Amino acid sequence: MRLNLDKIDLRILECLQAEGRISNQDLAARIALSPSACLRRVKLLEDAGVISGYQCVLDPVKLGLEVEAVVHVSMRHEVPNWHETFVSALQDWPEVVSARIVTGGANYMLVVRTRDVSHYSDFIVNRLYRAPGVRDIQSNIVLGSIKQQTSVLDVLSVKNGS
Amino acid sequence: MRLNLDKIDLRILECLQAEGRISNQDLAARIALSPSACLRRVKLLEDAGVISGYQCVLDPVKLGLEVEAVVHVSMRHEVPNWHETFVSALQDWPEVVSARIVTGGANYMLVVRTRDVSHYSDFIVNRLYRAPGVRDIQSNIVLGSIKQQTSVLDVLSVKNGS
DNA sequence: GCTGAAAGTCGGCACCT
DNA sequence: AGGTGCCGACTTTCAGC
Repeated sequence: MRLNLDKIDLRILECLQAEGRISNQDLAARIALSPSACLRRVKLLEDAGVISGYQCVLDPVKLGLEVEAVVHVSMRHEVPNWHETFVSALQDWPEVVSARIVTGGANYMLVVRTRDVSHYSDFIVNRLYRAPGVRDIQSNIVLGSIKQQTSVLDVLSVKNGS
Repeated sequence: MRLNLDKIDLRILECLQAEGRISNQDLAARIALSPSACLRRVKLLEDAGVISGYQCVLDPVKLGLEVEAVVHVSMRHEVPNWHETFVSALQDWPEVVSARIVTGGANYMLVVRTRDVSHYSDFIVNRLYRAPGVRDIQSNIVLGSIKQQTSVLDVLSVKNGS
């Protein structure tokens, strides 16, 4: 179910990416449309699932979560149900912000958030390494952020005639 | 500037993470507070930078961005200004969703989003590998997503007496 | 598919507890 | 700190174009 998005839709999405709580009236004014027409388009985008939700963006450091790390995990494939077991373990660990299955040497790539280094160490040593089926871990602490694209829309305009 | 967040603040943040466009009235009702007291707390959280903004969540696949990849990049450190040059190159590539400086073998970890595999290949071969100072690339395509934590708050409740 | 008007609802503020 | 009440602004629906 991929919809045909015109330029007005893309401008709506751009605005809502930058200002998720903008009023429908302001949004309509910014894209030069009447409030009701604008609202109808937004609802269509929501119903189509293009917009899957809205959320506030939180500052992890201000919340006391100062350590971010990227962890690649390799599994011992002789352990039965290694995948299912690990997936369900991940759900119980709030430190794991995101988990992906990846190609290459490792099976999984995790992004982990902790309060400090000792919290991170505790997570790696006492929980991740002790999880059933885990063979090896490659742990990379994030020293700094260079780029964090707020919108995923920019790439659409490259070599794209829509 | 780290503020003391009480349980009411955390419940406000939880609600706004899940429903970024909830009305202040509904939010106040959900956390059992009057609308004005609730709004005052939200404004304080915004002013303190705990809430850094609001945005809609888009579905990359519905937008035609089907390929996600994790790329580790190592640099040739003998090239002058290798860091500054690479950082500014990254800003011009919309395919790069996020870029981090990491410890370990590689210098950078990138998350890349492209329309399809040929678009990804074009990015890696024609742009990333040709960037000045790039020595080696470890490219891992994402096969699936196991976990994507919408809220960063869960980890606060672990071993945390606030 | 967009516009415009009408009715219900909300956000923001002053003021009080 | 939290609650109440008010007014201007907003959202949302339903006509008509």
